[in-house]
Amino acid sequence: MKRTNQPTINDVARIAGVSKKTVSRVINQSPLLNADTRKRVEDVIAELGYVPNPQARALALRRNFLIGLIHDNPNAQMVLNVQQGMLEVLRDTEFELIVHPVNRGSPTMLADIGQFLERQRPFGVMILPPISENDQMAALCGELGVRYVRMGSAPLDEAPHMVASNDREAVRGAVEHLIESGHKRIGLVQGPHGFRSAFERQKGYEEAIEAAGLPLQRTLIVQGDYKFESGMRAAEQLLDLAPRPTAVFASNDEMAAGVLHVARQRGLNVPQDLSIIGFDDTPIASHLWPPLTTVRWPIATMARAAALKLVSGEGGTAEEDGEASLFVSTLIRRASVAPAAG
Amino acid sequence: MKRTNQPTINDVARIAGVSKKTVSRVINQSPLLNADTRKRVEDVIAELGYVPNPQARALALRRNFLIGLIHDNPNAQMVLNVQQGMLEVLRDTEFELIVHPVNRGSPTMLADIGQFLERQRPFGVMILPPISENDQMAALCGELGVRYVRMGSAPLDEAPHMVASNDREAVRGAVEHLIESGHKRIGLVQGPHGFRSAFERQKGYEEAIEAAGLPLQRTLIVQGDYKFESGMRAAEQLLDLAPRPTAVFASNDEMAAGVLHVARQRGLNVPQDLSIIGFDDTPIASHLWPPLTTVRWPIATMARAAALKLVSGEGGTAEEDGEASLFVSTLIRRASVAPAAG
DNA sequence: TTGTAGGCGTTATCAC
DNA sequence: GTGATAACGCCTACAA
Repeated sequence: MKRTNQPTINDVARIAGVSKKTVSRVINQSPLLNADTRKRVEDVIAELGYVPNPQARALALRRNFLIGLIHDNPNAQMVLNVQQGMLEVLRDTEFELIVHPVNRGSPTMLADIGQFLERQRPFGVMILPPISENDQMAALCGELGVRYVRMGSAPLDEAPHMVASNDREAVRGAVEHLIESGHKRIGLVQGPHGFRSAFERQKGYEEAIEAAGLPLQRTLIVQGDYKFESGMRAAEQLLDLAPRPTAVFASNDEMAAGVLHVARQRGLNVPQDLSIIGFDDTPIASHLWPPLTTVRWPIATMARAAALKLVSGEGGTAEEDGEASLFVSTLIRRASVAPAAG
Repeated sequence: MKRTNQPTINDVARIAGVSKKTVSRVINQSPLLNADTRKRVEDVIAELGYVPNPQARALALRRNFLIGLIHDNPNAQMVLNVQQGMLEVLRDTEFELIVHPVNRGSPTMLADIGQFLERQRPFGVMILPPISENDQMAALCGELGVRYVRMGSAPLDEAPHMVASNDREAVRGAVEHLIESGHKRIGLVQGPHGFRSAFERQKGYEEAIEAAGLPLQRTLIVQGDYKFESGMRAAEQLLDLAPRPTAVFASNDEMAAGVLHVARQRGLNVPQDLSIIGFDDTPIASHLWPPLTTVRWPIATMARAAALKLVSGEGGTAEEDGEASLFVSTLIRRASVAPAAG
């Protein structure tokens, strides 16, 4: 950044023949201002192309206009949808979005985040799952006085700090859909251990099975880690079973794609021989063959709500603070589910 | 952000019994400093947990430590890979990444970007394709004194402002691979009109066809727009041809997935009846069945190089400015290509 | 090697 | 309504 001769508030004040403070008042829409004066100042501002310096504002106001997005790359589409949702809200404000991925797994993760928060002192941060499930992180934000909103698969914080989807209910609905289609042996490809989303989705599966009076068989539940390959491994295991499950619910689309992949390799027809449901409704779901029945959760909507919570009240578009914090997911029915044979 | 009693440089100075300037020197690693004094100040800093305020620094230095990322959502995976690559470089610096998606199509796009640049005055910006192809944008950065690096499918700016892949060559290689496999009727699903990447990839296709002495048939070239559905439409058109093409090169993976999708619908076997090659090596490519042969370009590497160019010299890790600016893509051979039948 | 004075561009205080 | 004056936290002169 060179020495660009950007005009300052002083230039405006001098040329308009008023004091800095008056210009400041114009910028900040102070109501007690002579209309003439305001007009004059506004003209000068337009003429000079003056733009207030955010750094200086931040310094004087002892606060800045940065919203952080902290995540651990849960999946590209999700991160981007979140960014998009948040930016839709931020666009009309003076806030900017600064992204800060971290490395779950790293033992210094919490310290890293602490450093980030202390350095930048963002006005607020949005935390994506799975690290949003870490209560210490939330506590850290609290201590440092940084607003935060967590995104998760269940309400795990107070409403002002949370946007949650109800994964359990959504999965129950999905599995019920399979049951209604006549399936009795339904496999579950679980998400990784320790993830709240994985836990909730498993609970949803179990609730549906039990509510239908079907036996809950441990062999039908296989551990995955949300990655494609783990879906393949799980499928190997499930399809080796005798009798074979006639349907599989995978806790996310990637793993569902893995299941589909293996079914194909084995010469099975989907959905005739095996019905599959995924979760997330990532683009891959609709691009697979057959298109995947899956659960769509309203990520962008949740992100917008989160951004609104973060900037609401002081500083942002003074929106209702009572933004919804629980969002419902919907089952997207495509071609990967068929009635159970026999 | 509440009134947190974060210690300032003054607190440190007072407690350490030195002047602000001395503390400042410690922070900025000034060499001319008594070791004792330095030690004493450092101790106080550690004790207080003092962290310099970036806003104040930015103000005093008349520059900030923000790197912008401007894009128009070309595709989620790519944007995220870029973010990751850039952040790897930025992590060890005092720079932060601030993302700024824009809306190509919007008539006010250029104005929007101008506003963003004038408000934030980022130290530098990275511009992703396709908007990186817009020369006016680059000019705008130049005028405003904002460093910039463009990412593109061909060198369309001077080295310090460019990280480019050589799409033409990469595609030529891919199509040659098809030709070597015995294919003579090879379809092309083009990218959208006006995109440099689309143009380069088409040229690569044409060069390979011509170099092999094959006829360049206009009916084998179908327009797409980089989206899945357009790949499907293109496939419909290509597969209606008589005789049918035995192979298709699609200018990106999403369209290739669309082609695969339609081939399936028509009961064609891939790759026996139809070979397909895509471009990008997005996750979808390896998750499809059969896994897609495609061209991988080193996005993260390019992003790292770009970030290095942006922060190099003044302010950043004083790296060589002579970072590479042309990167080679490689053909990833998977299962969607087979020798031509007959 | 260290300190003093002044400025970066903005806002808050408190007079007029 | 408006304008001096003093912050905000840091850095660059220039002295000492």
